[in-house]
Amino acid sequence: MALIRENSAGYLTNWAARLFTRELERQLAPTGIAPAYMPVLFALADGSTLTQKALARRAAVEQPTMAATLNRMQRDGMITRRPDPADRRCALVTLTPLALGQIDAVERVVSAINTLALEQLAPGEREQFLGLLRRVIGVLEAQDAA
Amino acid sequence: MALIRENSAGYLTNWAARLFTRELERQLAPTGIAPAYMPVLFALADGSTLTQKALARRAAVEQPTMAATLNRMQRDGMITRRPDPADRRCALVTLTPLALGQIDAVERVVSAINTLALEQLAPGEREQFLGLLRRVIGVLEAQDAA
DNA sequence: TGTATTCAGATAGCAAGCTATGCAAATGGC
DNA sequence: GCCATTTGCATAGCTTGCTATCTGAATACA
Repeated sequence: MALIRENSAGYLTNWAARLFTRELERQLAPTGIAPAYMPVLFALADGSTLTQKALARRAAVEQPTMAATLNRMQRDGMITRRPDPADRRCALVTLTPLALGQIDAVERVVSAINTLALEQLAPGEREQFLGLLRRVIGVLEAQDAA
Repeated sequence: MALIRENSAGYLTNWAARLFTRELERQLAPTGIAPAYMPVLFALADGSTLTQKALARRAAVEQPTMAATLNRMQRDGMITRRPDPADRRCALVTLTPLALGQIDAVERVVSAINTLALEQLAPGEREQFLGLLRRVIGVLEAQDAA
């Protein structure tokens, strides 16, 4: 149990992620942006247009997950979908002015939370933490692909 | 975007947690134990009995989340609930022999995944990673409580 | 050209987290 | 002893992840 809670990389990572998400939801509330909207928001922040498939790949979620996220974003007035004239299977997704107007606020929130989370670490430790996370992710991604 | 994906502690932590969970689900499949069952399993592994409230506290989830988890565990034959004679509000939760019989296998899976995830880190880095995670968690828990 | 395959998206259904709310049992103050 | 508060649990309803499966459009090949 102490083994699990305190010494398990998986347990600690999962708990940290839940705490990050809670704080993110709290701070994003006034913007109308949900955590799952963020990858879409940043992918289309330059006013560009992508298909659902491309957005799913960038967000590293499965296609039905992205479809549901886009449905909620459309409901909330954050995106528009229009049919691709060149390929009638595709829907082209674009941010609305409402969503574009929240980008700065969202970036400030993300930055504030990351700063808060790392505030007890020395500057070198912050880079170290991110580096270790990237290496752990690398191993798990390789396993996931296999 | 590169800022978000590569340099955001929140993004990286969340992505790592999702990868951990995917691998855990995959490896736990033959045991019939879902990831959310694990805190309950370990809390009651010694054959003891706890209330739903106590289990929720240990797992650090809200009461309705634990209620739903216990419902699924009951459906899967992993726990029994019996009324507390001393306090008719409480249900006393105990693991079934079926669940008790999976504990060793679950511990092996947890251990294997943690070992895999950290296999590219030097022994000192592994301790460092867990320590940094604990410190980040500490800050976020304090913020969450506030 | 026509059929087989691949590809994009939709939909159904489940897991596991959350908040809000209701109810019945226990407790505490008067 | 009675009423108000607290406490434990259930339930409704939401988000966000997943897999499995269907459909219709595009493509490839024979």
